[in-house]
Amino acid sequence: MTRVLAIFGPTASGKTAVAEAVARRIPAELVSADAMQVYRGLPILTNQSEQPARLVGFVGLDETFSVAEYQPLAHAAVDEILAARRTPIVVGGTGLYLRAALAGLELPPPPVPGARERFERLYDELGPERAHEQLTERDPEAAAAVHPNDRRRVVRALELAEAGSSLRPGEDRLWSGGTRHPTLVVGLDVPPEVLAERIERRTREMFERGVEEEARRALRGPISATARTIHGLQDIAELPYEAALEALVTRTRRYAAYQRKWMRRIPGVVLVDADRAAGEVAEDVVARLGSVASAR
RNA sequence: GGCGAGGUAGCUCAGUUGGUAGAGCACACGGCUGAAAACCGUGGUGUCGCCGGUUCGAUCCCGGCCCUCGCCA
Repeated sequence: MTRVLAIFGPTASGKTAVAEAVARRIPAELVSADAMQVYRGLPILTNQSEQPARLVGFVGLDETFSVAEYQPLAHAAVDEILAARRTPIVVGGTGLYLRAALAGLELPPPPVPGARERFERLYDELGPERAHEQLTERDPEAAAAVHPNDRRRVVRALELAEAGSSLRPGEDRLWSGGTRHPTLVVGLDVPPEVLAERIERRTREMFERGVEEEARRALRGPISATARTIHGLQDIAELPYEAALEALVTRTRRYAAYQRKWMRRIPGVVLVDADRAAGEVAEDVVARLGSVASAR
């Protein structure tokens, strides 16, 4: 029997609304799979809902965060909700986090203190080509999978090689389709043009609701390397109103296109037409949950 | 109306002392296993404002016209 429901979709596809509508129809609880909603302090910019969801807004903006920290928290949340005889609804737009929550990635060990800085310096001194050659000597398989210009991955691979591990996982759980529990993965499908309209409208609303003030307040404090990448934060700091709005719309549209592609690649995803009211989509999803359940 | 600057990719602009053009951003496609709203790779998508002249050849030189911006009237 299906025990977990996952809802994925591009920004503005209505993930949250659908998940909340489903939760009104069956005993359920939401677990966020969103790399930016984990942060506290930017609820408008990161589209946080008023309704409760786990793993939202619990990390300070000055803290770094990653899938490796997210994964055990997500597993614990899902298992707790199951133990309470409810359906965990894993909702979010970060594909990597979704797979981490559902499947559990086999993640190599964290960098030992100081190693990252040391290899970053090495990379910068040697240059991409020679740094990559070093990696080829130490871990040919990892080197083959990483482009010399990809500083981040070359450095990470060097770290792991030194620690006796490898960037290449023993088992591919990102695309292989396994899940920890029987799961229905729904992908909310909305035509690109409709999405573009919704994104524009939603972004305008953000500004009306005061994102600028929110972002400025946040920027007064320290921002970690991971939180710094939240879309719009820099734009709002550097650009006047209209330009910032336009930049954020463009960024979000591009991101949504990327998510749409991700969605179609998720193992076992069932695409659902989401170009209609959230309640209708929720009915559809609940029906599919039931039919999947009875089919097993 | 006069003077000046300019019209080149979707946008901002570079360039060719005459051999039909290239950067950033945008866009498209692909990769990704402890930064994933991140990071990386590949791709130029074009009446070089319009009409004529010179030339083997004009986006470039010459003439005219149109448009935009600035200053002066």
